[in-house]
Amino acid sequence: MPYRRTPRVEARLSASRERVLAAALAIVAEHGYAGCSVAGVARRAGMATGSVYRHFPSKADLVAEVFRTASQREVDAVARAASLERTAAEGIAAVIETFTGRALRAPRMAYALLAEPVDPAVDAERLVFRRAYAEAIARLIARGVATGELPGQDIEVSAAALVGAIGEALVGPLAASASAAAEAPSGLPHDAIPNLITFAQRSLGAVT
Amino acid sequence: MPYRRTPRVEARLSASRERVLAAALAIVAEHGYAGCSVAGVARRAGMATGSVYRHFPSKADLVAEVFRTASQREVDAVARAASLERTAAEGIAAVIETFTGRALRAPRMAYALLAEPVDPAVDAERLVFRRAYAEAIARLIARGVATGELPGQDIEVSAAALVGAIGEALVGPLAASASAAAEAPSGLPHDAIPNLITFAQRSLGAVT
DNA sequence: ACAAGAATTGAACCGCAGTTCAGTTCTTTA
DNA sequence: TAAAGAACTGAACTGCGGTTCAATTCTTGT
Repeated sequence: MPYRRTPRVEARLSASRERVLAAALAIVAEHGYAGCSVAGVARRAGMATGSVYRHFPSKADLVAEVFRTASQREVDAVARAASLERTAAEGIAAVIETFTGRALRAPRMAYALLAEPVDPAVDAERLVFRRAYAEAIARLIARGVATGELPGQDIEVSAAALVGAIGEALVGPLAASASAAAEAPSGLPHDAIPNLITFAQRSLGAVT
Repeated sequence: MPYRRTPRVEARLSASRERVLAAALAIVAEHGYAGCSVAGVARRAGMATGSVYRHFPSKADLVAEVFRTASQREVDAVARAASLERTAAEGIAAVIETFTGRALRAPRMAYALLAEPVDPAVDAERLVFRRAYAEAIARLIARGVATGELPGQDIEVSAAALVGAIGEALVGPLAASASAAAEAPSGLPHDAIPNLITFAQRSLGAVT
């Protein structure tokens, strides 16, 4: 019985899979889902179109995994920033600064994660993504309520609402700079971020 | 010179246009954009596929107008509800009740307006839609600040953030009930709406 | 009634990107 | 080195729905 899958091959296969994923991620980061075709991903990964299907059963699966990877990265960054702060008020400020800072530095990717049209299979991942944010914020709020810094409230509702509030403040500007080819990212008014922070702190009942 | 466009024909033409629009609106309300094909619209409007193109240069134009019509209706309902209330606190409560009430009564349409994937041409309309909401809420906040009921704040940021907050609280449940064929609309937890109202009022600095 | 021209029809067309697959190349074991 | 079988290739296939257009049916003014 010649040929049994050896560790060497296994390693090369999983390296190939990673290359596909990385290529797709890079393309989405640069051109969004709109610019992400299977042929393009394959070219960038240095392989034939058909080979992509050795690693992913369909484009939807590939894109969903791209989405998961990218969003996990974002959520981790935000959750980490929140956990470094002492009070809930400082925590929420750190969340907003981290979130908006990263989004403005990579507007095409942020638009892809937040709002770009995708097929329904991937849209489901978007809900997971938003939910993960909401959970990170919920932990923050729960801490604040426990220490008495924040008044009692429906933590799930507050967290979801804040996710929406933060996202919404960015979607307009991001959509604008995502359609415009390549431009200075910040179409955001000057004081928008500090004002958003104030809004968020007040919405949680933090006394500043 | 025989045949000059007579009022009679003109009337029939614009009636046809309306039939197309109404058919498309009905289909979107029932099955979302996903279920809205040109052939389907034509069938429902009682005409041939090609005739749709006598009234709209492309599907994107048709869908954009459907979107505009439907969203105008929603914005008007919310703005009207807000204007009937005396205080900003009551106004924002009315906005949330109206918005969520209508959305839960027509979840497929709400999902189509808020979150369903569409082609970029139509996505631009979505920004207009959200902006219109934000303007209605901004007026409400401005009134409250003017009367001293609300503290000074960045009205645009507060309004955009609230639009996001309200939308986000609904997107999860709506996405769930939009994919499930036809089910009882409310996947919303019991107290979510009053709690969202409390959140919104606190976020504006209303003393309740 | 008739000619001129518009509106309507619906089947055929088309473009596109995801997917497939027969042929080729590479890897492994004996 | 040879045979067995996997991995890889990329051109061809496919399905779908928006769009078109030659043929037909209506409408209008003389």
